[in-house]
Amino acid sequence: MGRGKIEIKRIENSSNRQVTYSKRRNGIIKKAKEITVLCDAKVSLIIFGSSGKMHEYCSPSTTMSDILDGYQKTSGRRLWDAKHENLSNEIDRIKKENDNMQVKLRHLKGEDINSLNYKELMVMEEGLQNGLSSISAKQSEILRMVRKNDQILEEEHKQLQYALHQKEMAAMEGNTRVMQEEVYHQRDRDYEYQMPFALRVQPMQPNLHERM
Amino acid sequence: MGRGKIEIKRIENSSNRQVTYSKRRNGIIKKAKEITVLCDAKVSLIIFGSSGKMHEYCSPSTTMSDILDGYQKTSGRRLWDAKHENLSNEIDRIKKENDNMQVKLRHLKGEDINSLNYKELMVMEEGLQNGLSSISAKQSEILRMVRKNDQILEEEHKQLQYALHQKEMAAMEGNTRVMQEEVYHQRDRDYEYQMPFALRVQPMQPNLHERM
DNA sequence: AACTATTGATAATA
DNA sequence: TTATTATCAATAGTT
Repeated sequence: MGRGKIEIKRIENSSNRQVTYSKRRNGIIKKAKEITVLCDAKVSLIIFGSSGKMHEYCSPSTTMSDILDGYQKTSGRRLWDAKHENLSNEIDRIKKENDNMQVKLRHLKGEDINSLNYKELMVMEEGLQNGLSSISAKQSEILRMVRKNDQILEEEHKQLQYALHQKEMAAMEGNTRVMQEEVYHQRDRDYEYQMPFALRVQPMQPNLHERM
Repeated sequence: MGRGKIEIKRIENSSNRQVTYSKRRNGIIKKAKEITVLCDAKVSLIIFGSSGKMHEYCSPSTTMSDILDGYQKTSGRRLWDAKHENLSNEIDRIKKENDNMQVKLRHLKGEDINSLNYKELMVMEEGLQNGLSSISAKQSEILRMVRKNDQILEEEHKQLQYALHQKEMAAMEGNTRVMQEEVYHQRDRDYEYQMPFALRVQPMQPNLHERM
């Protein structure tokens, strides 16, 4: 079908090959469209040229996925199951890891330990002891910090009381000294409400409370 | 290209349609083969006729999977990723679970506990205490069993010694009694080697040793 | 399934 | 690349 018949073998001339590819590609796609319309066929056609460029056709009444699904069902061949297998294997692997850890966790909780031998029990006991002492140490540390903070607060409290006292004394200068003691004590109880916010005592570790 | 041109629209006559389908299908497949050879192209062609029967062609230098892989890469479209996505999600889910458990395990070992607050530390301490007491109990139980087994063995041992003694006495009947004591003592040291296997003392719990 | 008159596709050419 | 066109190939209608 052209100016002289050609043998069906690779066209060595690169540009001829490219031209022929382009023409024939269009021809095939046209034919695919035609058979789709004429005969109610469903066609999936993917062509990669030697340059790597892709062209495709898929019957408008369907999708690639549908056709490929049908292909798999009909041919029994597997198109993408290899990838599935990889993922499935990964899942299995992780699930196993998971199970092992769950068993370990249960063991550490003292559950299902009948299957363990004496040696394993010893190892676990040691681990638990270590964990326990670490945690106890941490708790002690927190307690220490709390106490220290308490001390500092108390100290500051005292200093504030003293400062307040001094100020009151100054304010009272010249006034009768009769009620002084009573006023001082009253203000002592709720001095926070009468101080500017910026001067109030703040905990050294603001989020220590959360940790309690 | 035939005895009169035809409009490209569905062929209503069913048998005509079937014949045309068959002819054109072969035509397309032939063209696909030709472009493959002539132009180094890679073609994937799947055709479903209205009867549901499938025909396919794939360039011999490659596979359907390869071409479809390329299709996905080039087109950016997803053919079977929906199925993959489920598996990937599953993997992510399990991995997260995994991570959580690893953190828990590390915490139980007393590692990375700086992020825990006092309450959490308390809960963990309680858990560890429970685990520890369970394990200690188990160890005690095993020890008890071992001791009991020991006792039983000793008991049986004594009985065997006694039985052996009696037998020797019977065998010695009529013999001089001068060496009797010495023989008895010698046999006592390695009596196992001289007894039929079936009569030897077996531990009550055969796999107790493994547990040690 | 063949046949064949025609149309359609395309190789060579520009 | 695109257009042209002489040829060949595909196939519609027929047998």
